[in-house]
Amino acid sequence: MSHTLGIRQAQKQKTRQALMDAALELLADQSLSSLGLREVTRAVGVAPTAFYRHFDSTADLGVALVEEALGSLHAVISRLLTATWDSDERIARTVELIADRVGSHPAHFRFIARERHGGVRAVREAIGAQLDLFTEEVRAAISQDPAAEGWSDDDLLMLAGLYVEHMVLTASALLTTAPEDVPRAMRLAERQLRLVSLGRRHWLD
Amino acid sequence: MSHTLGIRQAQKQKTRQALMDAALELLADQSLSSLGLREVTRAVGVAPTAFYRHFDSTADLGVALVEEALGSLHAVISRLLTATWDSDERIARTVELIADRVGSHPAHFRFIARERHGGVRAVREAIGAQLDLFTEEVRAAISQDPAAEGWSDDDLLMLAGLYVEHMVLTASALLTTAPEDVPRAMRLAERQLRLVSLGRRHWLD
DNA sequence: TGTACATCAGTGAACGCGCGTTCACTGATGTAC
DNA sequence: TGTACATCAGTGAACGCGCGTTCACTGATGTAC
Repeated sequence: MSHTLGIRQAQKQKTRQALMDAALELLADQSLSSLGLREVTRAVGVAPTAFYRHFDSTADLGVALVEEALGSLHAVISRLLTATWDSDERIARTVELIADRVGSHPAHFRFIARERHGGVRAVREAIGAQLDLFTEEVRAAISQDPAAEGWSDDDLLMLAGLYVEHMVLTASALLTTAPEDVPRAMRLAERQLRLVSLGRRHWLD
Repeated sequence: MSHTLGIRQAQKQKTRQALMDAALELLADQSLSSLGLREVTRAVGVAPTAFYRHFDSTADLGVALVEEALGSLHAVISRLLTATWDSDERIARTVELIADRVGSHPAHFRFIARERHGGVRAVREAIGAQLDLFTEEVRAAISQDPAAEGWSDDDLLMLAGLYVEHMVLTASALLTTAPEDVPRAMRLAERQLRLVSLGRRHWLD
């Protein structure tokens, strides 16, 4: 069983999480570089000064949000990558997974899409580092595939980058898609992945 | 010869352009949603109130920047699309073109990458509309290609979307690439495009 | 179990500052005759 | 060409407001004995 925190630690965690949740909601219609510390504390219902017990700045809070948004995805994606499906099934499952996560955590994905090229360097770099990790994980996975025989490491990384970029792209497209158009957007993403798979199959021709 | 503006109009244009240039520079390390009107006028050396003679708000200025950044690209891209090169040459020229434009107008591309999913709705929508235009232009061009025989309109749009997304992606990747690594990044982009072209060639197999 | 002291998450007042917006203005440029 | 009036890009003072940060504080929780 897990270690139980003291009352004080538990309450602190709760406030910290409330600050992150409130910030994520406020970031629905603004960027991190314009998010105010007082806005966040007001939304939570604590004094402005309480903010400093948890974060140095809103940029610092942003870095924590990156971890929250992307940290848990590694396990999910690794499960996807090690399953033994044929190409079409893997594509369908991948797009489904993305649609599910975007549907259940839209604010997290909007945050990542918005801040990936946003105005706060520390956050941009944290997101870039996470995406690089995903790319490396995908590269390692596809290098195990028999279809990867004869591929250079560089080409594998190129393909992995294409896949990761396409995942990010699909997630952000789904965010701005009306619910009734989601199936259409998913099928579009699947066709794009199928085209890439075709290219992959003929790369060494 | 072109119509000559009066002295008053010419001076007004000059101030307007100075405001846009200053804003673009200030946006190097922040997002539009945190850009202040007074910051911009201070950088130009005019009174804060002068801003209102040109723009309703910084969001309004942002929309003008979108047009400045992307408007002139239509002609350039259309020239690229109508030239009759083989696949590899077209890919090389496309990547070269992107690298050239990013090199000569880095601030414009950074602005587009940053605000494409940024916190200001009007600007996001203006960028989205421009990218949709590019996608339609690419679709029209590739539908003329003999290789497009048998393709549905929907599949052509899918492929065009993939190309446009890849251009945006390449531009933003080049922005964060150290000068000495630019050739490597260009070659990476070329290989990705070549893989997509391979998939395209075998789409109807 | 009870007591005495230490810790520390959250408080609330205070600060100086830059913000966006209003308003009446000035003076160079434009226009009508 | 000269004159009298209209236009309007840019000015500068003023406003109320919310910001980030500091500081000494309070009182519940944690710890040592």
